Amino acid sequence: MDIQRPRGTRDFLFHEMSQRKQVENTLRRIFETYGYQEIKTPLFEDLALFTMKSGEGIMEQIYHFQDKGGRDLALRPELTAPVARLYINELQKKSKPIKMYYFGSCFRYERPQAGRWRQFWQLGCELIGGRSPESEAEIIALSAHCLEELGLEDFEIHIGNLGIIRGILNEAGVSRGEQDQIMATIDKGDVKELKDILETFRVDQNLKDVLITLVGMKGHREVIDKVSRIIDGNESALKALKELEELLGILEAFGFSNYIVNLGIARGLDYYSGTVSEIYVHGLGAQKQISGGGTYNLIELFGGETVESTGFAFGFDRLMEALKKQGITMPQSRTVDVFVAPISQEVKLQAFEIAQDLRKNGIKTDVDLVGRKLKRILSHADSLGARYVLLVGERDLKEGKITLKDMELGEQILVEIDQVTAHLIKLCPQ
RNA sequence: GCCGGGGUGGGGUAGUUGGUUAUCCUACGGGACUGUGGAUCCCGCGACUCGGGUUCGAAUCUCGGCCCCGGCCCCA
Repeated sequence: MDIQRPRGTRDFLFHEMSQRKQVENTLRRIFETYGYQEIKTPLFEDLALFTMKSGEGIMEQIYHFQDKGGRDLALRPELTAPVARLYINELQKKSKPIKMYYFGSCFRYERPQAGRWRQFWQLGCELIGGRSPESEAEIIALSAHCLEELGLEDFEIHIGNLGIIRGILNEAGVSRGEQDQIMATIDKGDVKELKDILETFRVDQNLKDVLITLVGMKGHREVIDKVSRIIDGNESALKALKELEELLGILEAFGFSNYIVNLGIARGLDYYSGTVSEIYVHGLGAQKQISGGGTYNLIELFGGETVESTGFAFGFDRLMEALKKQGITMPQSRTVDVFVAPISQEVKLQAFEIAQDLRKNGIKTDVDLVGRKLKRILSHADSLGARYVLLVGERDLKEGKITLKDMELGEQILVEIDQVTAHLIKLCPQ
């Protein structure tokens, strides 16, 4: 029987896991620096949680099943909806704003390719009950802070506001359904397809030109002025633009000004309302987006009281890919600092006692458990990368001593048996 | 769901105009060496992705499945 890993899943071995854990810990630390608290939601949820907001079409990509009680359940394909659900179930009456973060795996039934797996991890946060654009600015600053801390370079943070284009479309009387299709097309970034669909919906030439110009708007602060001339007279669009401008100002106060204003960012889903942001790292193939975020009204959609909420999430696997691509590695700690080697089976109990004493003092220690010859033990200790080996042998024990060997320098000294732990505590970084 | 490229011991490979016991390196287990690693030598372990077809004979040709890599679609 040859059982294979399910398609689109991965096993993580020691080195990779260590790297992932360190990146995870770094991000957690920063999230907590901003006052976010961790939550954990179930791996599976009621299927309806994911279908009610985005329609049945989403079913194609969801791992769903019926349990033995006939309930329709789904492995979560993302974490924003579960967090919104958690908020409604547990936290509606808590003092606002509420800052939550999560780290967990999600599942989508899709064709695996570079940067896309069927089980993947998201690390993100949600800020509920804050205010635009202050909350959004803080979240974007937080995400930039994370990437800077990790040492990632050449990332681009794109920021847009869906209210601008929505405002234009509303005033032109384009129906909600058509708007959603237009937004979905903008999201794809295909200008030709956008033209085609605008043609199909018979929007007038002037409006068409305005839209095409707007989605192509990309740049720094100067974009604001250009856009304001284009949408002059449209109150709701101008209001959204004003909000975007304010956001940029706040973001700069938070210490991040290397953003790219990009009105071509959209969302296929209609519960995203105002600010949206995405982070790209080039050189990752088709999946260059490592993060996505924005302001949404999911909570209302689920029947909660109206409350502003915004969030973002890193595609953790893609972030790891980006770091790897740039040659950024986290410091690798030793598997063990000390290896205790009984020279003969007669002294193995003493070896175990010594090992345990070191461990109780916080020193990463391994000890031979398989009764190998000294030569093999040293070889094994070497392959583990142990810095020190304690050779426990009858000859030394008779004098109350143990040999301490430095595997890197190749030197060794005799240490009084009751001094060994104290000696190694000094040598090994805790 | 679609298109292209792949799949030989744990890792990396040779072999693919069909033909003896599938090559080499490395890793791993043991020994040479009963108190000294990263050196050498010896021994051992271990593979043709799966199934059907063609054939006297298939790792090799052919069809299909599975899986991997890249792209399309999609991307909450």
